[in-house]
Amino acid sequence: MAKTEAALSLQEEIPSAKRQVIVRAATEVFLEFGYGAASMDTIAAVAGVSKQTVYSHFGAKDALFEAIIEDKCEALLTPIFEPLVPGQDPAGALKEFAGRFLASILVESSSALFRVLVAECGRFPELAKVFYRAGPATAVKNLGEFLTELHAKGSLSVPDPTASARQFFALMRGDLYMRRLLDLAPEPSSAEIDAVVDEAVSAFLKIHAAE
Amino acid sequence: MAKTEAALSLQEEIPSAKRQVIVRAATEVFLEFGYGAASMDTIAAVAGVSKQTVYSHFGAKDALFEAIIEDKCEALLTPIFEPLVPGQDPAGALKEFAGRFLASILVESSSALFRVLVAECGRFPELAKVFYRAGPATAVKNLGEFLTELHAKGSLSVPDPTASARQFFALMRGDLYMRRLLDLAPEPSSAEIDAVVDEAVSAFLKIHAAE
DNA sequence: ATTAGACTGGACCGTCTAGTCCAGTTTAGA
DNA sequence: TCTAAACTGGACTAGACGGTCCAGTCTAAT
Repeated sequence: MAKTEAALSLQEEIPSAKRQVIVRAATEVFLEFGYGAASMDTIAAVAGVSKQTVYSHFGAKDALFEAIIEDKCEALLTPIFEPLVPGQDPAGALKEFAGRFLASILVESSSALFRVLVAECGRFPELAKVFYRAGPATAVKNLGEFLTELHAKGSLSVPDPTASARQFFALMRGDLYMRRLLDLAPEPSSAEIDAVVDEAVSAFLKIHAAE
Repeated sequence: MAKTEAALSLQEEIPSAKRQVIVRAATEVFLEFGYGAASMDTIAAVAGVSKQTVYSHFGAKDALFEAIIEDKCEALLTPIFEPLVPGQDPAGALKEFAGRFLASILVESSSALFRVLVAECGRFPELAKVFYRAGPATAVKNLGEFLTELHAKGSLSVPDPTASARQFFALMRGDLYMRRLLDLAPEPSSAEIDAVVDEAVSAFLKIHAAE
């Protein structure tokens, strides 16, 4: 009885097992083939579910796509934004942050997500906005706040924290990032990531050294 | 007679009027809709040409796509690489170079090209390589040579010119670039470009100031 | 045992697309 | 004027895809 009530009241809130299976399969297929080349038959087959079940959970292809992209944005971008440990020295904290950020965005599932978003931003402009707000915009905001503190403490000179946060991210999106975007480079090792991080942080510190 | 011989010997080299019309139309359609959503009927219609003519010039859809993408890569990336005027001071030359570069890549046709390449790099890995070599790699090489000179002259400290060239381009691909990629921002005005250029060059000079 | 809702699996429809075919027309050189 | 090549326009094939439909099965609560 309690179960029934819960199921009724929460309605769509409880993701049925099937629904989760479909979401996982759709994510995999959409990220691999892109929106156009992914077929609903393939998704149903990969999910091991009948096509009708897919259509009764999500009404149409675009709805399913939007659902899984929004999911994926959240899942991929959340781990970056755990608050920076405040006790560290500026260089250490920046490296910590940069390392987490780069590892997250250079991973295949993340690159694939971004490729699909770039490909479909004409057809799904809302998704691009969702991604931008959840990703780059939030990252800039968080780092900006941290830079504000550093500036106040006098450990760095950061008169425009937002602009400098953007600059910091730009420094990290270098050649490796570009090659990942075009699928010309495999997922980097943590040593490769560390090298990029070190260079970016060292450059950033030179730009913003306290007088 | 001379004409005939030329036409025979050069064969495909002389782009017939029709061929150019088809290339232009295909470029427009592919860049607007992407590979999958662009139909050969649409391309023929936009070119004002029969479908058969399209197929007798380019045998298949993928061949046409490859042809126009390679064309576009060359056309868009060439103007950036006119040699830097050597007489200028470092800051002036860098700004000149950066301005040309940013204006080129932020223009709609260039962003559209990049979006399509990112979208299709799975299906056409060769195209991604062509683009990378013609674009980022060449740009880095050219700027790297210039930085080598500056380092030799002692006007800047650039011990690793290639890495620093990559860093310079990364500094320019900031928030504006990201928003252009996702089609969240319109083509920037030259004032907006100048602002980005100034910030990037000023940061670069701080990083590489001669001791 | 009954019943309701989720699910299956496969047939089915309409539409769209790449690519072919062909009969007739235009173009331009000999 | 003759001829060969380029071009037209539209019909056509064959297959894929989004989406619907439906007869029947499974599960679990009453």
